[in-house]
Amino acid sequence: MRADAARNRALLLAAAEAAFAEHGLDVSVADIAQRAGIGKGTVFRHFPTKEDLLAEVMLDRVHALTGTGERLLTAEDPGAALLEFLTLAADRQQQHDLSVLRDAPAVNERLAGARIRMFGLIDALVDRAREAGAIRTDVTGTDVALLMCAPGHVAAFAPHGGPDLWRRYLAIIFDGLRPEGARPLPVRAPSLG
Amino acid sequence: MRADAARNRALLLAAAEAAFAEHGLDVSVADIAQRAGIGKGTVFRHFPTKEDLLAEVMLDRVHALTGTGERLLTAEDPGAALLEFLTLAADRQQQHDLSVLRDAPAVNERLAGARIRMFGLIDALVDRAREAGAIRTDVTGTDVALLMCAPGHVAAFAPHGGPDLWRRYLAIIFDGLRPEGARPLPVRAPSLG
Amino acid sequence: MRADAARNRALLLAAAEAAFAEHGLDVSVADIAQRAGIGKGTVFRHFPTKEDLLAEVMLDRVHALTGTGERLLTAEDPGAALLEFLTLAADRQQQHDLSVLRDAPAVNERLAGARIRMFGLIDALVDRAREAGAIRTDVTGTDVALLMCAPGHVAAFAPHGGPDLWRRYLAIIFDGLRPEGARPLPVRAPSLG
Amino acid sequence: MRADAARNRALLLAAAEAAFAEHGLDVSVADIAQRAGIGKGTVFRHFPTKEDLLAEVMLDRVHALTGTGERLLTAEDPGAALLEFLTLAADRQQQHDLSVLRDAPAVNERLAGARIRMFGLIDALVDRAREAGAIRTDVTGTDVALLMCAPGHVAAFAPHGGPDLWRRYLAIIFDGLRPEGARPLPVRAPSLG
DNA sequence: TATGAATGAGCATTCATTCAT
DNA sequence: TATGAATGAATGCTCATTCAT
Repeated sequence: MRADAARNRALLLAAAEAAFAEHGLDVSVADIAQRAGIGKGTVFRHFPTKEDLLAEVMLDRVHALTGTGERLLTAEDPGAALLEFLTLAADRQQQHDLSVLRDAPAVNERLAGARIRMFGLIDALVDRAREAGAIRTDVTGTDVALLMCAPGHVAAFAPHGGPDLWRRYLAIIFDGLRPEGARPLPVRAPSLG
Repeated sequence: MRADAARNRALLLAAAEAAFAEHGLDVSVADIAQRAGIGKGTVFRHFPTKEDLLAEVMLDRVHALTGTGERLLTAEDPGAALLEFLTLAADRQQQHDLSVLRDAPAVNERLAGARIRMFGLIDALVDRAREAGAIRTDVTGTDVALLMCAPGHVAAFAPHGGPDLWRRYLAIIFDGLRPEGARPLPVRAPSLG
Repeated sequence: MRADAARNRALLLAAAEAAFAEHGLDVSVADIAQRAGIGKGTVFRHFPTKEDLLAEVMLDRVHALTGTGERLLTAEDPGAALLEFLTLAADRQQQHDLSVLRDAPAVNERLAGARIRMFGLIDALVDRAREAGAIRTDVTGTDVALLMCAPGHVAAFAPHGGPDLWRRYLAIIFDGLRPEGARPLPVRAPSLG
Repeated sequence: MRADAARNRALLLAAAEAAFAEHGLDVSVADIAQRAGIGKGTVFRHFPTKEDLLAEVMLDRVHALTGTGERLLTAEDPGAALLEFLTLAADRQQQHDLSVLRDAPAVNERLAGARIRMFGLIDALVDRAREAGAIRTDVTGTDVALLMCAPGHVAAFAPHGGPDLWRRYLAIIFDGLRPEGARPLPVRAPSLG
């Protein structure tokens, strides 16, 4: 890839990430292009559809998170490792949520694969934490995968919240996973098929 | 208001609530009008903009929730009362989230007022629960108001989740509020000004 | 239909007919709308896609032609009747050709039906003419249906041709159908499946 | 011109001819370039606009046809020679029509020149045939030049027609030129100015 | 010189909103 | 008053053409 094309691609992805984060999926491609300082047509040269651009943005997030998270599999304290992973996740996700992942399989094979890999990682982290007695026994990896975005989402509701507010809600939610005094959860855990 | 106008208004609000719930904010006014069995122009006669229509739908939800919730202020068990309120909230909210409320002041004075009233109620319920030792001491009403939508939002992520899945995540989050073994929360609680 | 809507629809169809005739299928909907003196959105209110608009234009042509042509089925002189039909066809078609009809079935059920009816008419006219000895025996209705547009198309080639030039080429082509001195045609006649 | 440039030019023209024939004038330059196995920029190095590329393709066709046709000027049977020329023309033109020639003067001086030369040839062939009594007296070279594309065009209408169907319509049209029993043509013959 | 990256005008289509009936 | 016709700005996307590498 030519140097200038690579530069434009990077500018584009950065602009897209910021734009999706600020305005959600409804930002126009034209806006993203302008933010990136490139022409509209250039966006489509790099990504054939807007959806593909979004998928790439998500893919980058998911890859980075999974890569970092996999190192936590060998951490000494499984409970702390899980919390660390959720902290990383919420930090990255602070800007915009992962809800696109729900429809990942329909969007893009690579994104679907990245999702599977990340969910596998989460399952492993949760299993280790459960076996170590750090979290309640009736919580599954899928539960945690679903809860993962909640801190950022909750914090986004607060109009005057600082950029670290999500830490507060992650603490509450993670406390909800602790085993002491936990009563059995209602409703069966979902699968992520 | 003439009888038929009132009837149309009711049809319209019901249709809008259902439509927003099913398809999010992107439903077209034309779809809503068709669902309601009225003309598109009639929608704009009742509400000058689509946003105003949405505000009214939210207003109804908030009013109903607040009305029911206020009866819980005199319940015997303040902890159970708070849980009951959150259950009511998540149940109603199961269909579509309250994120519009974040921008309520900019949208509509009445909606802003309803929000203030609901947040006052939540503050009171939380205060009672805290004083009764049912929840951790460092949680505020604002925290709970922000967390209120999380169960529905988290459950909406699960592609194969049943309609009651939110109960599972409400249980986890509510357990995160219990006082036993809770460590102090990081980051200051936000204000909702 | 409201009076103003009907007026706009008529303006639109007239503008579309003229525009398609002058510039082929590549005229933009915006151009057609401007020609008609209506807004772009109005075009799509009347016809959901550009293709549907084109189909309607064609449908009008085909209906008018078939309606007029069916009266010729009872004319005294079958050869003259066929020539008269081809004259009508070329006259109408002078402006733009019927090639859309080739793909009619894929476009629109009504258009497909109109095509079938017109081809039935042509078959009947040709059969009568053949039985009367007015045209060569090895020419089919399908041949004539295909040849029908040729005079207009040929005349359109001449940059300085007058508006009646097609008559000259219709005369030549019709003379090619006469039985006297005709040698058997090569290649089997096609079907119009 | 360097050898590789000449090779690219040849590849490009062959690809363009095939592409225009298959998909009409709407093929994109990118498609043509890919077919030719060269870069898009190279196309524009050889031909400043897409129209110029098309003109060159046409020029080749016209040159080849004229070159072959000029040998027919000395054939023994002038009527058979004209038919042979029209057969050659339709065969070449089977793939895509010569309608671009109508606007040749505006497009390209060389193309305009080629057209003049070809029309001169046609005039000569027609004159010989007329003098030999092989065709009706009131048909001009211009008439034949205009009719030349009709067989291919008519055959292209038939969705299920074989690749030789044009022969059938050439036979009919050529029969329309025969002198026996011909009635005088209406409308003056056009000039091709 | 050849390449393909970049560009932006142009296209069909949607939709909130206005307005004539 | 209720309707739905009309409107045009905005959107995702294509493509001939230009230009940096």
